[in-house]
Amino acid sequence: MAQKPSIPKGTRDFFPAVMARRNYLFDTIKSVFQLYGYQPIETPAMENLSTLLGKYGEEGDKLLFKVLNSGDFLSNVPGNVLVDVDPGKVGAYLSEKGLRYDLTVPFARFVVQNRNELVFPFKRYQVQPVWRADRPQKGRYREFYQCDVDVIGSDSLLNEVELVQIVDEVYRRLNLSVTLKINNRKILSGIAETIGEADRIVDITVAIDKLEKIGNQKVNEELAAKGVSPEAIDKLQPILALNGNNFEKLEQLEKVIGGSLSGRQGIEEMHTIFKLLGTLNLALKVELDLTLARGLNYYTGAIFEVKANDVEMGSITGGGRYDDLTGIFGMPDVSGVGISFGADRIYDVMLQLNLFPEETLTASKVFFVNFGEQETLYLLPVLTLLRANGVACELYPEAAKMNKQMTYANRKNIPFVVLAGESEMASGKLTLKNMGTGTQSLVTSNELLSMLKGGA
RNA sequence: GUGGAUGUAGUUCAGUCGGUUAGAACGUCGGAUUGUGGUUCCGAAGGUCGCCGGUUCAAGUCCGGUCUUCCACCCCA
Repeated sequence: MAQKPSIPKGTRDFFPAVMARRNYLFDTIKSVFQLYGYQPIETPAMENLSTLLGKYGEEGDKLLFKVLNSGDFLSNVPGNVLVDVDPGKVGAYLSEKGLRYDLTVPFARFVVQNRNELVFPFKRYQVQPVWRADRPQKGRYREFYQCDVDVIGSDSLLNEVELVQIVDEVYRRLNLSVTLKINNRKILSGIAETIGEADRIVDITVAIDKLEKIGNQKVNEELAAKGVSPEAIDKLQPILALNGNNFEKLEQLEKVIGGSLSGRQGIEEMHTIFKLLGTLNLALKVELDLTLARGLNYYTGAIFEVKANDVEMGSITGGGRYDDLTGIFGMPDVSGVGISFGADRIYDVMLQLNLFPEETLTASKVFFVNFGEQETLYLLPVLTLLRANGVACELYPEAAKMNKQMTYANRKNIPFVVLAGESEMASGKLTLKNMGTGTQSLVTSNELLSMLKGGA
């Protein structure tokens, strides 16, 4: 018996109508990337696990999809490991490849591996799927597309500013109202140093990231539970209560963490970025948000996150500066910065807000009814003529009943139908029917072409 | 990984207290209409009730397990 077909959890099939919108999204994003001089690359779906492991933090490692070794995958496993099976240990012998978790780490690998052929600063974009073994839910898939833009080999904050411009341009073109939140890892380090908990930076950032969600009180409780001293939590309070515009926040911050070197650096960087952004007339709101932490381990400077203003959805774009991601692969002192647009979430948001333009889902512009062999011979040159002039058209492959053929044209939203049987052949003409209005007219093939070519 | 919901025709859903032959709408297919779709009318096909097991004279209905989808947490695009 045939089994019911299905696809893996968290993955999806895309229908033509959905693809029309997805492609609109991808094309919009790519065209902005190109406008700023970024060039496309692609990397493999699979990377060696050694490339991926340890780059995303403990949580990220758990979410990696691993690919079972081909052939006799047990042959590498030492006997003693198999006797006393520990899933964590056996895995290392069974699998040496994994599906990519993001596009940034493979990009760093790509840069190191191909450094001699690249021109630096190297500006690339990359639109490909990534996979995470997360539990699916709203706005969360196990296979989804990221649209990354990165520039590597330049420390200049002009790059950060350019990325913000790109974010602004993309969302302006998509007609989506968003807020860009921006923070800096150096400021977060400065905070941790100032309150004397320098080595607890991860716990602290994770906790304050939740400030908006669970409130000041609960954050303090969580910090205490993680072992942060009461004095340190006390020192943290003025920072959590910052207010005013971005420059005012920086000023207040300076007073609190100015004693820390990295704190000062972070504040200075942000000051420069905000100053440059101030000259650019952006449509989106940019706000300094100290609660923005971002779990990815490799960020070292500015970090970004974009949220839609009118829809409840996780971040739809995120990124930041990474000073030493290539260092892990043996190429130190090359700094990069990039952001990633989450296409699937943007799609969900736009669909909910009805922001996709009336799609031109039309596969063909003209449909030719098939009446039989003689008629087909009569029509094929007409189809060729139309196609040579860029008019998409199709002939039904069988001489099926009219009803069936017309229904087909109707369901596919084809705007024009050509009927040509005995009488049309006798007169050397074609009957053209407008499916919207229902009107018909008798035309020559050249008349047909000029009518359709003009976009009628 | 933790917690909560969910699953009946292609789709969206009914299905009473456990009771004999599981229904509707939409869709599909055929006909009314042998060269005219989208409207209308008539008719038909379509179900291992997610899967496995248990309780019972009897299970779509109750119980356990498992998988799927959805939601929240964690984390993230």
